[in-house]
Amino acid sequence: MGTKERHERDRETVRRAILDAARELFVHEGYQNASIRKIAERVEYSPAAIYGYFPSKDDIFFALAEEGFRLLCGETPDSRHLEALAPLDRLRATFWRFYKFSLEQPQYFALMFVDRSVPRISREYELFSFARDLKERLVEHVRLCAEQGLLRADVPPVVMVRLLTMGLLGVAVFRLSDRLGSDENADDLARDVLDVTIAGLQPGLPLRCQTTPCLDEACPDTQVS
Amino acid sequence: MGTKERHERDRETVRRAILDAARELFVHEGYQNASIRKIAERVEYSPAAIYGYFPSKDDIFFALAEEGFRLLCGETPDSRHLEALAPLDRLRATFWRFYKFSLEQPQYFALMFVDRSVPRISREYELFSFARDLKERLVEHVRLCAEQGLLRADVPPVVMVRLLTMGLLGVAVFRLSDRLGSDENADDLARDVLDVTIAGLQPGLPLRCQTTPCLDEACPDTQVS
DNA sequence: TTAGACTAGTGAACGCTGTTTAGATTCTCG
DNA sequence: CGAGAATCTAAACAGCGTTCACTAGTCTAA
Repeated sequence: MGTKERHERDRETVRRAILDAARELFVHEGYQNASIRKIAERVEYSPAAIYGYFPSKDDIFFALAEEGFRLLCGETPDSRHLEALAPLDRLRATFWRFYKFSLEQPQYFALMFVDRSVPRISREYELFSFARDLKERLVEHVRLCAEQGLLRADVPPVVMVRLLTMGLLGVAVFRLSDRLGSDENADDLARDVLDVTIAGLQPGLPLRCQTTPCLDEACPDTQVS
Repeated sequence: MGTKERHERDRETVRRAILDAARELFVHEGYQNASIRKIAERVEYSPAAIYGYFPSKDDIFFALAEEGFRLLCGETPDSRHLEALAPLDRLRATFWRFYKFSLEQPQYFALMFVDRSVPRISREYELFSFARDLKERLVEHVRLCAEQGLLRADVPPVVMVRLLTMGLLGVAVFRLSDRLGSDENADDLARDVLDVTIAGLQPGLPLRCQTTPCLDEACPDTQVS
């Protein structure tokens, strides 16, 4: 009586094939140009059949986004060495991996962190437990660094994580959207962002070199958190 | 014999109306959902008529993007006060304006700095003289700060400008794509990015606190430029 | 003044999109 | 075997950017 099991296995196989076809199209032609019809053609089904496996095109790419987080967070050969590093170097390496991911899996990266063309992503972003896990692991590590006096104590760990993320996200976005000058190198820029941000997070420095009083809107006061 | 002039005036009026309608739709519904048909309906023309004024939908938004740069670079009540500020505060205020622009004109901002849905934007990005001007003005100002000993001398001014841009761009993108947690505040984050990056650009600090040797890929060497 | 050229604008179409629906086919189980 | 569920398809719907043949109007020159 393995018919039910076989059935589920078959379904999973087709589902897998759809996701694979979608990913390939997505990687090579971008989200917008990867149409349901093209995906259906690749798996040799009718377009309507896809809707028996995924309720909408969005959901196909939500499934792919989850895979993306698995790719980003998952174990790699490097992740062993990571734990052997000194705290700050480990922090640096982790964020470097985040940036590298934007190079190696640009389409996944765009979907996970940039794209606004999937309207529901904001509504369902918190559903990605992977995203939360990733963030919380980073925050914990930063907290550790701060407690050991390697990072400033007057900025909450979660903010420090965000600061590093934002800088690298900016570089990745600028590179992905092809707006870098021909004389500029994204990798170098990303390294400098890491260096300068970590340097700015060293303990002991005054957070702002304010030499003149603050203008109303143009120049808001520093958040002392 | 003012017929030709009247003609051109009429054409300009219609062109203006198309751009206004496009901008409104663009702001309220986003680039993707602002269709030629909707724009045409607003200006009470047929969709085909639009193509008598703009060769494609892209070109409509290129025209809007140029307006965007004009908005960002143009004179404002504040820009007078700006020149009276101390160099570093002025730098801070200028970048703060960049970030504020992403709040006040999110659609313009997305088109100018983020969107990949207009394929030709990368090819024609250098055509925006406004973008180049803006960048060069900033670089010049940073160079001045560095010469006065207010910023580090071992990082090229153009890189420092990019570092500040990247951080704020990251915050703006993350906010625009609605991926901030409900407990996070984009404005505070942007301020912290400015503070920490400028702090990291202070002269005298070692650029990297390297405590263990560098891993091959996971942790590249600092660019000493 | 009238014929011809030029122009702006239109309606209809082309080929594409995501999605829905009705029907046929196939498979499972009592 | 026959009922019913599952599964897939063809066709259609409503939308998209864009093109094309055509009309109506204006301006120019004989």
